[in-house]
Parts: sequence; structure tokens; C-alpha cells
Amino acid sequence: MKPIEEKERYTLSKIVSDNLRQYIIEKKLKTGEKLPAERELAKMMEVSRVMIREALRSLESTGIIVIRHGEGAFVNTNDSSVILNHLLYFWKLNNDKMNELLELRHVLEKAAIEQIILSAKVDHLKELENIIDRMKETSDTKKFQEYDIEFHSCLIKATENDLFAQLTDIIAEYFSSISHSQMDQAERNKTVNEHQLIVEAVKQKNKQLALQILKEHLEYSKKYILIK
Amino acid sequence: MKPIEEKERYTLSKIVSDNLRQYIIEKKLKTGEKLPAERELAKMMEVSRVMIREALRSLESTGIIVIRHGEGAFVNTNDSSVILNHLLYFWKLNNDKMNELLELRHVLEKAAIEQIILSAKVDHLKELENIIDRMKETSDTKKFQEYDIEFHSCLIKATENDLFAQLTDIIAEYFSSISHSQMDQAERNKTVNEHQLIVEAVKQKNKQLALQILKEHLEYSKKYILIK
DNA sequence: CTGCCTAAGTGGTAAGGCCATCGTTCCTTT
DNA sequence: AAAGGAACGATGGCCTTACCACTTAGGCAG
Repeated sequence: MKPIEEKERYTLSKIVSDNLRQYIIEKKLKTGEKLPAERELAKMMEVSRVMIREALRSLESTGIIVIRHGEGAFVNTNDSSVILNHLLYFWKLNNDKMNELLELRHVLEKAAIEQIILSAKVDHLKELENIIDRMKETSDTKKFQEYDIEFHSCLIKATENDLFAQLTDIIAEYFSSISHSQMDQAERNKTVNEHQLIVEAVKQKNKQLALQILKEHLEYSKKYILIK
Repeated sequence: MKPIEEKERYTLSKIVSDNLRQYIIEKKLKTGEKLPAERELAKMMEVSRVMIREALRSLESTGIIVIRHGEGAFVNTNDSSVILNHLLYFWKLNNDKMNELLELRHVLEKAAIEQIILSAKVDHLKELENIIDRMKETSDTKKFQEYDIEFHSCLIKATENDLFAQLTDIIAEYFSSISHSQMDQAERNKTVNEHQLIVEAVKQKNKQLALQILKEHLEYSKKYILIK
């Protein structure tokens, strides 16, 4: 499948970038820890600052570090959302099938609902109801959509699976980036109502019902997005 | 240059890199096509060559382009192996994410089984049985593991969702890359047996049972991987 | 103590130069 | 004429110097 790239990867910046990866592993740097300054790294590795910078850019674009102007470069080894985003970009470039994204979202949320019913934690339910209340109160469409995303995001948190959460976030972000259509009051009421029904069903531990409503809910927003 | 910032995407090199991505999309550049020379891009975008280079490095490390010394930068929109490698690196960095991967695999396969039972297509079942037969016959451990992957891959195909299939492939590749342990005959028999039970349950449209066996099956391979 | 302000540290950007590599052209040699 | 090789131009690789922009912390004035 992959012929082990025997291509010459001699270029200094790549070597430096690999060295930095190694450095992070060896020093066991965890998320949040700071890397030495560019000028310092340049001295350490005996290369110009330019090379250090190109290497850092490389690491940054794969999400291994984040660079903050005036502060420094910080390790980030447990949030793979940056790279997942690039993966999404690739996937979009080749086979842009929104359906499949929505299906992924669907199975993830199904898993979340099952998890909540199983674990019987009330925390998430409380938070979900909280969000629903806020949705009812706001009249700002933008805020409303934010709450909507927050609701589904909160749902996913129940799985306690960061990967699921990141995937969901990316998908949500993607769709909110391509759809700028406005919801009228009726649509908003419908959304709130469905959210509420889901929470109710979950509370009663009625898995069948909860999943059924979820399906309809997502089916609806699917149409909504595709029509756009 | 138009800094359409909303967050802190101030940095020129990021803007340039985004512009280049946009450039590739707008010009509909396909794999293999060449980008303008660095010095030329610098003039076009009215920035220094340093910025262009940093942006190119960025794109290169996400696999969107490949840079060849003395030749130029070439678009690469269908080979995502580079970015997959980074993703694998990420997961290897924190093994505790393995669980999350296995869970993702689980929900995807659950979806597949439900789909097969619903659609009642016999093609997939035939193919699955075919693979099982081959698993029984082979004595080569390596082949056996390949068939194992093929089985699960074939299962996913039932969803007719390329995204699901790709995700599954990625996960499978990850685990086969970190686990080189050998299976003894008993373990292999168990694996084959479980596969068979799953197919049987699906044939009888017994969703509950099929999902239950799948769960145990994955639970088992999970232990198997973690012990390693 | 509060608040402003400066200075040091750090990343961001620029300009210019030279080296290394690849492809092409064209000339030499056989 | 064909094969080989030398030269050139285009392009990426790398370095140096210099300066700008942002952030934080520490000192000074109120």
C-alpha cells in the first residue's frame, strides 16, 4: 500500500522538524509546555533561524504545536482537531459527499444517547435542559444556531470520547460555514421541541424513542442544509 | 492581501497559505500540476519570499503539495498518506486514545450491521462468508490478519459510505502498525467463530444478537491489543 | 496600592545573497 | 548521425542582518 518513501528527505528544515518531534518525545513535553525560543533553538541545533521557523510552521500546521506571537511555541499533543480538519479538507477535495458527514454525525450521536441512558448521569441532562432553556429565550438567530451546536456538542460529551467530540465539532463547523440561511420562528420552535423530546425520552430511558426522534431531527436538518 | 481575520490568524504566512489553498481550488489545479515559482508567487502576492516559503512548508506538511528541489512545487490532492502519517503519529503520542479509536470503529460497525439487516442485500453476506472460508483455510498468520481486516472492511462497505470506509481503514492501519504479536491457533479459531456467529445472526435478522456478538468480538480484540 | 510606562524577550517580516539541483540546450566527440 | 557531456537558466535550499509587532514583567510615579 505504501512503498516506504525512499525519496530523499534531506532538506534541513525537514530534519529539523523531525528533530523537534523527537525532542518533544524525549523531553516528554506535554500539552501546554513551552518550547525554547526560536533564536535559542537555532543555536542549539546550529542552523539558521529561518530553518527553525520553517520547521515550526510545519509542526504547527499538523497541530503538534501552537505558536503565539510574543510568547513562544507551545506543545499540543492531545488535540488532533487541526489535523482532522486537514483530513476533512482532503476528503472534501476528492469526494465531497455531505450525506456521509451527516451520517457520521448521526452514528456518533446515537452512541452518545445510548451512553447517557446507560450511565444514567444526570449532569449531562441538566446541562442539555439548560441549553434548551437558553434556546427558548434568545431571539437572535446567530445565538440560536450557536446554542444548537452547543446542544449537540454537549450530547457528544456524554461519550467521554474526545475523538467523537472533535469529529462532531468539525462537522458542525463545516456545515455552519456553508449554510447561512435564516431560520424562521416555526423552524426554531420545531428544533427546540425536538431537542426537548429527545431529552425527555432519554430521561425515561426509552432508547427506541430517543433514537427515533434523533433520526427525525437530523433528517430534518439534513433537508434544511441541502436545500439551502 | 486581505486579512479577513476574526480570530488571531493575523500572521502573514498563514494568510498566504490560505490564499494558496484558495488558489489551488479556484484554478482547479489537479494532482501533478505545478505551482508558480517561489519568487514569482512572492511578486504576485507582494510578500517576501520567506513568507511564501513558510506557507509552502505548511502546505507540504499537510500533504497538499510536494516540493522538489530544482523543479518546483506540485499539487497533490488525492494522496492523503502524508497527513495520515501525522495522524498516526498523534495517536502514538498518546496511547490512551486507542480506546477512542476502538469505540469509533465499534459504532461504525454497528451502523454497518444495522444497515445490512435493513437493506437485506445478500451480496455482502456472501462476500463475508467467502472471507471467513479463506480465514479457515490459511495457516499463515500474516494472511490471516489481512483477511481479518478485510472482513471488517467488507462489513463497513455495507453502509455505502466512503467516509466510514476510509475511517475504518485508517484505524485498521493504525492498529496493525503498532501490534505485531502472533495469534495462536485457539485465538484464531475464536476469531473465525465470532465472525461466523455475526454473519449468522445477521442472516436471521437478529439485530440484538448480532450487535451483542460484535461487541464481545471487539472487546476481545481490544484486550488482545492492549496486552501486546 | 494603583496605574502607567518602559525594557526585555519573543515571534513576524523583509531584503539580499549565495549554494545545490534539475532540465534543457547545444556542442563536442566518436 | 548518434552518443555523450558541458554550460546555462530556472528553481528550490539556506544563511545573515536588520527591523517591526506583540506580550509580559518590573519599576516608577501618583
